Order: sequence, then C-alpha cells, then structure tokens
Amino acid sequence: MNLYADIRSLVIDVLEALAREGALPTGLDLGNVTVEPPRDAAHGDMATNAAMVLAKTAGQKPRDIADALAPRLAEDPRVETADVAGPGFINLRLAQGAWQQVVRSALEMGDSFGRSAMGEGKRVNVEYVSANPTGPLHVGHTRGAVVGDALASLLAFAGYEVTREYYINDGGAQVDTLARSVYLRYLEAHGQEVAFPEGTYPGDYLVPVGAALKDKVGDAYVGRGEDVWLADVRVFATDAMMDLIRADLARLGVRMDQFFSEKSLYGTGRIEAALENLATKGLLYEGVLEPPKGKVPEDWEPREQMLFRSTAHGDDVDRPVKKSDGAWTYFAPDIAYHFDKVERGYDWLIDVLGADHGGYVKRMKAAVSALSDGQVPLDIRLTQLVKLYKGGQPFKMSKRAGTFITLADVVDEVGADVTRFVMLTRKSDAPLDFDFDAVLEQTKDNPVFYVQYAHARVKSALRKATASGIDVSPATLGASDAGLCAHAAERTVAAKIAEWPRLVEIAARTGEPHRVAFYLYDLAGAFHALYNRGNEEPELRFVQEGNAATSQAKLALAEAVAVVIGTGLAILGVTPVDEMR
RNA sequence: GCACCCGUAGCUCAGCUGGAUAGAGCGCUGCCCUCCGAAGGCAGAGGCCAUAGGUUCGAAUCCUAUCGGGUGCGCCA
Repeated sequence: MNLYADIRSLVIDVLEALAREGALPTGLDLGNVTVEPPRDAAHGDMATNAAMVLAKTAGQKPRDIADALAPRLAEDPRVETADVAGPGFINLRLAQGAWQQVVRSALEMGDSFGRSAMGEGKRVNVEYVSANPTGPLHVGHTRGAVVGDALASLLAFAGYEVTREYYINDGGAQVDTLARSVYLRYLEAHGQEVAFPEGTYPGDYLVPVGAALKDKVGDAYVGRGEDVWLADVRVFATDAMMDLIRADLARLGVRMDQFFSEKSLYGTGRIEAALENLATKGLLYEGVLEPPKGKVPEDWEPREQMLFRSTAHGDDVDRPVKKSDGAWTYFAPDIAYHFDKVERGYDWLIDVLGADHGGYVKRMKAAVSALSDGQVPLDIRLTQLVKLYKGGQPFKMSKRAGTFITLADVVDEVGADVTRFVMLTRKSDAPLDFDFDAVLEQTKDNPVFYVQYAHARVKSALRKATASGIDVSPATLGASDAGLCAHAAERTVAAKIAEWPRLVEIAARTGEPHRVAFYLYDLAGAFHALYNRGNEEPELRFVQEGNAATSQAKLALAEAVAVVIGTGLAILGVTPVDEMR
C-alpha cells in the first residue's frame, strides 16, 4: 500500500464530488494536485496543495476551495483532522488506524512492501560498466557498476522489466594493443627478455594470460609475424579479460543479463544496416567538418568523410561515422549497437557512462532519436569521478595494477556492501570522495554503519523479546494492537515508513538510486532517535517485560523498519546485517 | 571558442512534479549512561541557496544573462 497515493485518491474523489455538486467547475485538471509530507512536522502528517493549484482555473479563492474541501476530507476515517493553513494548504493529521495499516502492510508484504506498478511492465535496457576488455575494472568503473546495478534494481522494483547489459568494446584498435601486450607476456613466458613499448599495456595482470597462451599453443607463435598470431591472440586475450571483468563484477555482486559484443557487428552487415536506416532518412552525407573553434588541433586539415546529420536531432555539429580512409569511426558500431537495442523492442534505453563521455551524449541521443523515429527515449547518466583517500590523504597506489586503483583493491579493502553503499551516497553526477578509513568507521558519520546498526538493533530487540518468552512471529506482530504503539515518537517512525512507497516512485522516476540511500539514512535516524528515548522513558522501549501485547505492538513497528531497510538495501545491492561485530 | 555537469551553513552534502519558517552529518557550545538500550541520543549557535533579471498565488527548484569550478571537443574508444 502507498498511503500517500491513497490519501491523494481521497482528495481527488472529494474534489470530483464537489464538482458534481456544483461547488467546483467540472473538468478541472487535477494532475497537479499533490499530497506530500510537510516540511515542518508541526503542520501535521500530510499536506495537499489542491486548493492552490485549482484556484486559478476554478476562478475561486484558494481559501474558499480549501474551506469546502477540508471538512469533507475529515469525514474519512483515516483522517483525524484537516486544517486550512497558510495560503491554502490543507494539513491533514491521520488517525492512528492509518499508521497501523502501514505497519501491518509492511509486515504482511515483507520485501514487496513499496513495490510499485508504475513501470507498467515497460521494457527498459540499462547498459552499464561496458569497460574496454583490456584490463581489470578500476574505481571509476566501480561507481558506474554500482549506480547502474542499483538503478536497474530500482526500476525493476518500480514495475519495469529490466535488462542489465554490458557492451564489450572488442572491435577496435585497443584490442590489437591488448593482443600485442599479451604476446609480449607470452614471449616472456618462454624465457625471453621483453620491453613494453609506449602504447602497450604493461600491467602485471597480463602475465598469467601470457602464460596461459603458452600452455595452449606451446611455442607455435614464437618468432612468428602478426599475420600468424594476431587474430587468435586477440580472441584469446579478450576472453581472458572478460573473465577477469566478470570476476570483478562478481566481487561486487553485479550480474549482467546480457553481454553484447561489438565485434559481432563487424562483417555481418549490421553496421551497414543501421547506417542504411539513417541513409534512407536522408541523415547521411559526404562532407567536410568545420575545425573546432578556439582550440584547433595542430595537425588539423579538412578531410571529406561520411557524416551523420545529428544536428537534425538536436546535436551541435554533425558527426563522422567513417574516417577519411574509409574505416568506421567508433561511432558507427555504437549506432549499430543502439539500433540493435531499438530493434529488440525496448521502450526505454539507459546508458550509464563515465563523465569523460560527456561529449558523446548528444550524438548518441540524436542517433537513437533518428533510428527509432523519436519513439524510444535514451537517457544517458554520467557518473562523476571518485577521489580516493585514506585517512584524509589522497590515495593513488594500487597493489595490483601499479598505476590505478582497481575495483578489486577497493572491494578487498572494505567489502562489497560498504563499497556499494558509499558509492550511492552522492548524486551520480557529483564527484565522490571515498575514504578507505572513514567508510569503515563504526560511528554515525558513516552512513553505512548507521543504517546497518538500525537494522541490527531491531533484530537485537526481537532476540531479546524471544528470550523473554514473547512471541514475535510475523503473524503475531501483524495482528498486534497498534493502539499500544501510538506515542508521537512512534508515529514519527511510522510516518517515515509510510514514505517508502512514495520514495521508490520518485527515485525511479528521476532515475536516482542515491535517493534510496539517503532515505534509509533518514529512516535509520528516526529509528535511532526513538530507540534512544527508551533510555529515559522506559515506556518507549520495544520490549516491555511482562507485557507481551504492548511489546508486540512496538516490535511490529520496529520490524517494519527492518523490513524497509532490508528492502531498500537489497535495491542497493547491500546485505543487511542482524548484528554488529 | 563551443557543449555538458556543478555552485545550498566554517567543511562534506541532501532538498520530491515549483509549496509554508531551506535540512542532515562533521566541527563548535552545553547536556544525557555507577554493565543490564550511549557504536547512541537531546539542545544551541551557524544561511544573500554564486550574482542580476524574468515567469507566478508561490522559486534553492523553471527561463535568460553574468561570475566561479569540473569535464569533453574530426581521422582514440
């Protein structure tokens, strides 16, 4: 259940009734009517702006509409009071029964509480990570992986049918470079002294790949030319890198539904087919680009090449799909790839990319707009850089790769759960500071700990109750008498729980999983505040010795908190803990 | 030069489809456990929401311009 949606329905129903009775004009647009938690708790539990948004079109004063609306709202059993305030807000105070319903609903529905049908089963493809298969994933990829994965889970929870997809850039020149680098390691495995020229990949992670190649082909490629081994080594090396990357993703708990190979687009006519689609729409032409203004590359000279008229779909300049020598640019297979996604029938495409792809957004959106005739929206979410610190000092060394910190470095250091949560404690389009020491601190400055601690406290209270012989089975808690848990401090927590379904929809609509993390922190804060009041006010403790009925009512609320935290953490890909160690 | 992102408390950041007196943590000041609910909690001080216009019943939120920070900018992906 979504209490906010329910009360909004109530407001809409009453407005329509007033229209039927002639108190309001008929046919008013009620789409802007909202029911929200007020900023100031003193204003009540919920507030609606209905009177203000309708005043103009209804030709009535906001206060007059509010005065007509409020008493009718108060007739509903869920509404205790409805007061007109300020410019025409109606502040609602809800009856205890409404909160009871929320808690009961959370207990009954468990990890389905908050699930929304908003997505209407629409198919959405979330592409993320998509790192080049040339080495292990690094910190930047980690953030993309976490954000993309949480976004996918969030959308699934909000009723979309989600595909998690990884695009393997295995078609470009960087894979040749990889193959040559592996070949050097292969020679090394045969006891040769090798040097790594500029432009090859010197990382140690290729040592075992070279050795594995030796195991596979023996000395067949030693002393031979590229024409003999390059194609084979390219495949061998790419497969090895993808194994490495899959292992890295597994460390984080990320599982893709689909890996899509760029290579599969070459020599199969698929790039040509995608470009043909653009050509028939008159969006391809041979032309010469203007040099970029301000900063002209030193070796710039005008060249004629095949261009995509992306300006027809909102881009600033047209973009080359072929190099001047006739080879495809990287953009051509990307067009074909997105064409493939369009043809697979998705209703919505999302790409989660690193911030260095900023210049790529408009052209890709233009391409998808052209390919789908404007039918399939493409959203591109850029994740900003992660700055690493240790004890407040910038941290750059990697044990594994030497030059850059890898995903594995981070996960080994702090664990997957902490990594994921912390990566979601910022908007994805804002830079993130990640301090290896701070994220492990067991204090309230650390949001991961704070949220987990709240969950553990609930479970601890349940264990304590069980030890006292109190039945805390879900059924018993669900049937408990919420009238025994009606203190203002307890209602505050219940109100926070009631916000969960609403938050899911907001976060899904905006595509911002970090909102879930912040909400969980707020919920945990509300819970900790209540918990701590038990120090001074024993009647607020969750376990009331010798009073099973009251304990069960209070534990029902606590368990509802745990349910929501558990569900929210699951969306973020974090495992809740039952006790702190 | 152009494009995109960002600018909110001393610091790090939230802020919903535009809603009431702009919030949290850190830091600062004061307070709360003689294990058993302090890995925590309560209270206080701290703001020109970068600046200037505009839109409207109402703007941190939308629009325009300016300033400041970041990122990117044909034959790399």
